[in-house]
Amino acid sequence: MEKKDLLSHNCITRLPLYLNYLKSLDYDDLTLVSTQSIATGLNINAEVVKKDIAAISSEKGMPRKGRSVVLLVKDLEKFLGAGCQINAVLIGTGHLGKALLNYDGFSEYGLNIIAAFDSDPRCREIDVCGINVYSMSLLDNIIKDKHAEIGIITVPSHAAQSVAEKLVQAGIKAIWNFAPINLNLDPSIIVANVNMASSLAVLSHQLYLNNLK
Amino acid sequence: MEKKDLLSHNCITRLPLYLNYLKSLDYDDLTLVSTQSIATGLNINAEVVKKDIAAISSEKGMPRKGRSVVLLVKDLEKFLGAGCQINAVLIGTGHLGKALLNYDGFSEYGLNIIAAFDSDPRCREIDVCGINVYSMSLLDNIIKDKHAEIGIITVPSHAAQSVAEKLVQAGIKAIWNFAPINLNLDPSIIVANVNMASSLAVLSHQLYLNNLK
DNA sequence: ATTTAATCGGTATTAAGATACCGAATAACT
DNA sequence: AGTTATTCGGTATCTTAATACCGATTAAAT
Repeated sequence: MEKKDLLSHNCITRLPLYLNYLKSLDYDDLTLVSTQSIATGLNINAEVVKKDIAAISSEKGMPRKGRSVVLLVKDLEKFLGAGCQINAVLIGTGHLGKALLNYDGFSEYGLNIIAAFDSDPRCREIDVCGINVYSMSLLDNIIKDKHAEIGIITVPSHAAQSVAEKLVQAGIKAIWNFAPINLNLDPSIIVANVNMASSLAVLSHQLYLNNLK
Repeated sequence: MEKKDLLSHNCITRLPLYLNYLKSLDYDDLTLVSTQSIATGLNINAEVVKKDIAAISSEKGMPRKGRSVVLLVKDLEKFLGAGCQINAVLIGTGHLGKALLNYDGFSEYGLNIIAAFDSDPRCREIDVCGINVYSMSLLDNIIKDKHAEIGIITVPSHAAQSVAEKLVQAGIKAIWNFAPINLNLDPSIIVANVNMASSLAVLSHQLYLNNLK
């Protein structure tokens, strides 16, 4: 039975914002929150928030009161995978790769980077934040041994496709791709792209337009 | 005269992919490329590529031949702001901030990080990649002196709003926000958000759904 | 107890982007 | 020279997400 993406891509994108906002509140077991207040607090359209929260909330909101913050946080965390820990490996220990290894915020979402890899032997000396950097030849073994499910690609774009294929062969189920290319893989593999250049492009294009007028 | 975003957000997001792909080709002044071949090369829907390229291309494509790669690269670079250099400042020299300072790929898009700032005095010892890290008290002066137009926010989310406001007061026109919150600023300020957590959320949610069936 | 105000959940409308289609143009082939 | 194949550019359709609307519900106020 095909359990389709119940939630739209954009909706899932907003969920971390809600979670982050709720956690920033000073709340206890009894604190309630309305979708309206979330919307104003986050500066997002109220209707959107209402829809999103309704989609992921296990409890029904109480008119004139709202929802329990504690329960809502739990629901959000469940959808964002904070419940179960997922093991990940990272390929490419350049600046971006190192930044991600150092970043401690991912554990909040259940992401556990258990090993890093780099083709350059010089990079293997490092032990970033307690995470070992291994040779690419060990990729397959370590992924299978540690049951890693996510591969994080932070290699240059020309190497990304071949790295992705190696990851898939080793049994990786999902890829978080930071290289500015579209990976060509079996549709069953889940791919999420983060393209800094794309984001920057939007910015400078807008700036360019504004400077025109 | 309001020169509206002629190009859709999604379209602008794809432009860097095209540029990156074209540059990866081994081409000279005479090399031609068709939108079809770009589409297959990048694994993107051909119709989408056709529309995007038609929107930004200054020349008309020749049936059965395609377009000059050189000219297409020029057009793309123009839209992505590679032509004019824009000065930027970065606030928050944590791991992510450092990664961005070290990243050399931005100059390709005309982005020039001319200074970094951090509220923590310990961070100011560093001189990352030739970029000085200053005290926040110097923010206003340096932005005005160097005519910085873009502010890059890589501080924790609780500090992001106040930093953004300081940037706006100093005359910053656009903000590249890496903190996982929606900034509440004057609509005239251009804001582009990069939210790693959101991207990760999509991934782990999909993975979660797949593990169900 | 009644009224009031605010919230929820569902439905309807609108806007936008992705996709498909079709005629025109032209280089390559016979 | 005529035919064929391929690509372009414009139009039309379809799908999806954002937005607006409306009735139902219920806590708080009178």
